Amino acid sequence: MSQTSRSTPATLHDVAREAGVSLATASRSLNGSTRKVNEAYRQKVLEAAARLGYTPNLSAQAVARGTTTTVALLVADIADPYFSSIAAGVVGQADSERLIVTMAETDRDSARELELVRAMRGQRPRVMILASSRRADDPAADALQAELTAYEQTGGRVVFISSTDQAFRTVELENRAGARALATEMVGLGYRRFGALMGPEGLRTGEDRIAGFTEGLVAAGFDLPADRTARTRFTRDGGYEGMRELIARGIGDTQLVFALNDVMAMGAMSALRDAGLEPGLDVAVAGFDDIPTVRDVTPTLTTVRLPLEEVGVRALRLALAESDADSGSPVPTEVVVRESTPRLADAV
Amino acid sequence: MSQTSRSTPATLHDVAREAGVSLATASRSLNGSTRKVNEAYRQKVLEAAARLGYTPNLSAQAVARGTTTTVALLVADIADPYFSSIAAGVVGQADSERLIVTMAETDRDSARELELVRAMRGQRPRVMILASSRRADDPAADALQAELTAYEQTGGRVVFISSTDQAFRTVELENRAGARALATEMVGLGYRRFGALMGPEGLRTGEDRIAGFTEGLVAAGFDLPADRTARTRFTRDGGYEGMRELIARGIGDTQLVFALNDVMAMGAMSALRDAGLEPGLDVAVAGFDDIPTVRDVTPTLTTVRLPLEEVGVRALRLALAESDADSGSPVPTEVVVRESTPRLADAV
DNA sequence: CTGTTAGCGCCTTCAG
DNA sequence: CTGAAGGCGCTAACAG
Repeated sequence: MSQTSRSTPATLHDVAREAGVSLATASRSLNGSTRKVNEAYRQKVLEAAARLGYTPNLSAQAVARGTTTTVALLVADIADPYFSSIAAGVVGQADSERLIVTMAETDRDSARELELVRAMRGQRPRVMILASSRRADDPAADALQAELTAYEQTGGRVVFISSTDQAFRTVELENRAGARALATEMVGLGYRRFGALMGPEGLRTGEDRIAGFTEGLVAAGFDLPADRTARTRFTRDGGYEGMRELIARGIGDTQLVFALNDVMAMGAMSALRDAGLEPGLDVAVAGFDDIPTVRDVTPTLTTVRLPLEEVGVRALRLALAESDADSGSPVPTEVVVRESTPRLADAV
Repeated sequence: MSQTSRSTPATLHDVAREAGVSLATASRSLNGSTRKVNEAYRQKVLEAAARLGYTPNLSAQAVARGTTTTVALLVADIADPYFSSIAAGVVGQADSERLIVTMAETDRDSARELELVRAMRGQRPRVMILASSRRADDPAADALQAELTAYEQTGGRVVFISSTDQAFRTVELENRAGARALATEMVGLGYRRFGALMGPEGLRTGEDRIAGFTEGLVAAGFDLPADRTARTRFTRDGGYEGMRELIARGIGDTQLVFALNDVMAMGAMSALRDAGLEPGLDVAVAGFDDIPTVRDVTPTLTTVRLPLEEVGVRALRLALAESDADSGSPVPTEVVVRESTPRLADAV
C-alpha cells in the first residue's frame, strides 16, 4: 500500500561498505561456516546488517555454493487430509533441518507429474519427495524414471512414499499387509460377506490395499465377489458415488464394505445414510489411513492406522540419510476397530 | 540407489557448445522472451538441450534477472483443512501463473511467524501470502509490520488472509458478518439460550466471529453469557475439551453452542456424544468454514460457508494485481443450515 | 585473520 | 540476428 519509493534489497556489498570491511569478511561473519573473524569486525558487520535489514539472497548463495537448501514435494491433492498430513510432516522436519519446501500438485495425472518433476528440477532441490500416486501401467513411467535418475546423478535425492519396486529410496507403507490384517480382524468379528470400493484401475496404493484385503479374506475362506465392488475416484465424492452404485445394483446381503481410504469411507457412509441405511448397523464400513476426522463421524470408523505425519518426517530423513539402507523399520501400521464394524452378534 | 558416477547438471554453456552457438543465442532460444533467433539455430539449441537433459537453473536466472518466480505461503497449520484448502487454492493458481510456491508453518506463534518472514525474505519471493493467524495484542506486530514494509519497498507484495486493519492488501473474510448472520438465523429457528467455544484470547479471527455472533444475538434481544462460553485451542481437540468443560460446568439449559470453526465444532459434537448427549437433539451445534467433512458427520453440521480454495486463488490474484483497489468483491459468505441445528419445534 | 580475485549459471546491453 | 563481455549477489580459494 505504502507508496514509498521502491528500492532494492540490501546486498552483502552494502553491508560490507556500511561496516567498513571487505566483502569476504562480511560474508564470513554473516554466513561463513567456520568463523575465523575478529569479534570486533564481526559485531560491526552484524550491526550493519541489522541496520540495513539485510537478508542473504538465497538464490545467489545457491549459485555460488552450487547447492540449494530446497526440498521439493509433490502431492496428488493438497486439500486431501492424507496428503496434507504428510506435507505437514515434511514441512515440520524440513524446518528443523533449516530447509525450505516447495510444493506442487499432480492431480494424480502422471503426465502432469512428469512435467512438474522437470520443472522442479530447475530449482536444483537437494531432495525431491514424491507422494503422488504411482500406477502400474503408467505410460510416462519410463520417462519419469529417466528424469529422476538423471536428477539423482547430479546429486539429488529422490524419495517415494508408498510405492514399491522403484529404483529409488522409498518410505514403504504396508498397504497390503495392513489391509490383510484388517480383513482378518473383520472375519474375526463375524463378517462373512464383503464388498469394496476400489479406486481407479491401476493406481498402486488402491490395488495393493484391495489385494491385501482380498488375501486376508481368502486366507479365511471367504472372498470379495466382483459384483459387490465398485471402482471410483479416491475422493470423498468418489466414495459417495461408489456406494450409491453398490446400493443401486442391490447391495443385497453384503455385510461389510471396505473403502480403500477413509475419505471414501466417509463419503460411503453418507451415501448409505442418504439411502436410508444405517452405517454400522445395516452395513458395516471400514476404511484405511486413520485421518483425524474419522473419530468424529458416526459411527466412528474402523480403519487401518497410518502415522501420516511421521511418514512425511521419515521421507525427508530418508532422503537426507547417508546410506540407502537407512530406510529404518517399516512404518508401523495398526488396525483400529471402531463402531462402524460392530461384532456381528451386535448388529448386521 | 544407482551407483553411477555423480556429475553436475548441464549448464547453458554446455548446451551452447553442443549446439555450436554462443551462450547468448542459447539463452535467447531457451528462455529469451522476445525470440529473435534464427529458426535453424533455435532448433539446434532445443535439440541440444533435450539431448543433454538441460533444465535452466532457476537460482541463476533469479540472480541474473533480479527477480524470482516464487510465492511464499505462511499458514498456521498445514494439516488443518482450513489452511490446506487455502493452500490448495494458492498452489493451483500459482501453477497456472507458472509460479512456484514455498510453504512454511507458524503454529500460530507470532515470534515464529516473524522469524519465518525474515527467512522467506531471503528467497526474494515475488509475493508473500500470510494466512497465519493475526492477534490483537501481538507483541511482535510492529516488527512484523516493519519487516513486511521493508519487503514491499524492495518490490515484494504481501497479502493477508482474513485479517483487517493492516497496511497491506488483504483478502477480507466476513468473519463478523457471517457469524452475525448465523446468529440471526439461529434465533429464527427458535433458539434462545446460547453458548460458545471461543479461541485463545486475542486471536483475531476467533474474536471477530464471536463478536459477530454476539452482535447478532443482541440485535435479536438475546445474549451470550460468559458462563456458557469456554476458551480453547482452534483445533479439533480444543473443541472437544472446550465442550467437555462446558458440560462439566453444567451445560444446563443451553440450547445451542457456537464453535468458531468447524474443526472445533466436530470435536465438540464428539464430546457431547461421549457425555451421553445427542448433538442436534440435546444440544444444537454450529460451526464456521464449511470444510468438506462437515457433510459427513452426524448430524450434518450447520455452519457458515467460506469458499476456502477460492480464497487462496484470490489471495494470489490480489498479490499479482497491478492496482491496490483490485480487492474485488468481498468473498461471499453464506449460512448453511443443516441437521445439527433443527428448528426448535423439532427438538432441543 | 583479512582482502583480492575468480568464478557460479545465467541474462542482457553493446557492438558487429 | 549473432557473439563478446559485463554484471547479478554471493562464496571460496588464494595471497598477504
